[in-house]
Amino acid sequence: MPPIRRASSKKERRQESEKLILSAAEKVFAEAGFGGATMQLIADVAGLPKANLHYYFPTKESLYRQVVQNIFQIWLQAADIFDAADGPAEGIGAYIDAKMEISRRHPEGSKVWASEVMHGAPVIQDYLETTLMEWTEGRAAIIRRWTEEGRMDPIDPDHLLYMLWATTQHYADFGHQIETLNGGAPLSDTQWDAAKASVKQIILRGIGALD
Amino acid sequence: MPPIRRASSKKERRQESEKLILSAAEKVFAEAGFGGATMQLIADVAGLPKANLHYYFPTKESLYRQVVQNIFQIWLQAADIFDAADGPAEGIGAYIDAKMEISRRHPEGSKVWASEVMHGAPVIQDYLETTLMEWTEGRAAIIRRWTEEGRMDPIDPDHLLYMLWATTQHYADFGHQIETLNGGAPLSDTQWDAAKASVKQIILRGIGALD
DNA sequence: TCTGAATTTGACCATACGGTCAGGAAGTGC
DNA sequence: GCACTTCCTGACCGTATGGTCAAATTCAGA
Repeated sequence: MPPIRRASSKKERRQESEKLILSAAEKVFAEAGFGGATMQLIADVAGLPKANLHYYFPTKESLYRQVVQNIFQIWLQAADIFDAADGPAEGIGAYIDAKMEISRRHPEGSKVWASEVMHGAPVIQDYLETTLMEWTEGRAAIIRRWTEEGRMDPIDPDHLLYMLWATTQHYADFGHQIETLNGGAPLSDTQWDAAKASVKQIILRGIGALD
Repeated sequence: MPPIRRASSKKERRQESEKLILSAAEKVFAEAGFGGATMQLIADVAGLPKANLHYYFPTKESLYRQVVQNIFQIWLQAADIFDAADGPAEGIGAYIDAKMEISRRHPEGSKVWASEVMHGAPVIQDYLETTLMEWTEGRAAIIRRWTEEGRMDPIDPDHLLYMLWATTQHYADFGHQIETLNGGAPLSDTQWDAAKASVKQIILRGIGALD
């Protein structure tokens, strides 16, 4: 009988290794893009020999695919807030807060996603066509209902969603530009709050959900 | 004495060759990123031998730098409309129209710029710190003046500018995603007009410039 | 303790990349 | 026609990359 508490089981160590590699890969893919990233650099960041990466992830592409899928999952979770809301001010406001927080905490992931889509989504095209499309249609229906109920102005739901994505992800994808324009310093807590407030104010007022 | 009209002078042909290479490079860099792009592929797209590229542009980086600089110039030109305007509704509205049109006509350029900034702006960091910073401060001053004159709500000018950039460039950078969500078809003329109208409506109403 | 599976890793390989170069072609000015 | 510069390009080079592999190590289960 094995001890009830071991330092770490074999399965746990496998998960830890995969997590370590995925974390390093996310960082390197975000900084260099898929083409610019090298397995050697990912291995160095993870502190493992390169051959070990290929034991857990047979190819560079399979590793990359896993990174992108993880990001997509985090993204989808932010939708729960949207759905549970009572009206546009609450739902869209909370969605903006959630997505801004993701941009702040997972900027690398957002960059990898952006890079993938910009290059024509060679790896996750199927996700765009299935999961993302269904998600978008579901949210568009909610927005349309809010409009019909007179709780916000008539706005094309698709373009509103694009605007929400664009604005919130901009703080991750173009974080370096924002940081440079901020005098070289990352946004402070106060500045992040101001960013969230500005985005929410403009959009919520812009769709007539604050009256 | 040379003929007054030749088919093409040597200097003209040099400019044409450079333009041809830059155009091909913009496309390939946008599709594959800096790391993923190869001089061979750029040469194939341009229909020239690879060695010829190195005659006009000594290194891959010098070619890339020129591509990014060209995009930046197009960007800056859109600012003229902003400056000449009488008030926020006219100025910001025209700026949105101009930037949306750039996203539509030069999506590759926008993608290259986005990719460059996302990867930490290794090549055009000096532009961010000088030209872009001055541009931003100048435009922020205008916005601040409009606010003081009571022609729009008090909004942090920086975050408003980020929102303008994010929203308009999203239609270029994430054009593939939008196209996929649009059923696989590029936005029609009508849909582009709707996009412009939606963006302008939300932002201009959101900053209180439509009352 | 023994056995077999899972894991780790240094050494290695074929390929593809950015860049070079010499030599030829084409055009220009006199 | 001649000399000179600019332009063009096939062949080549050193390097770095993604990926392989066989030998070594670790570990779980009996």
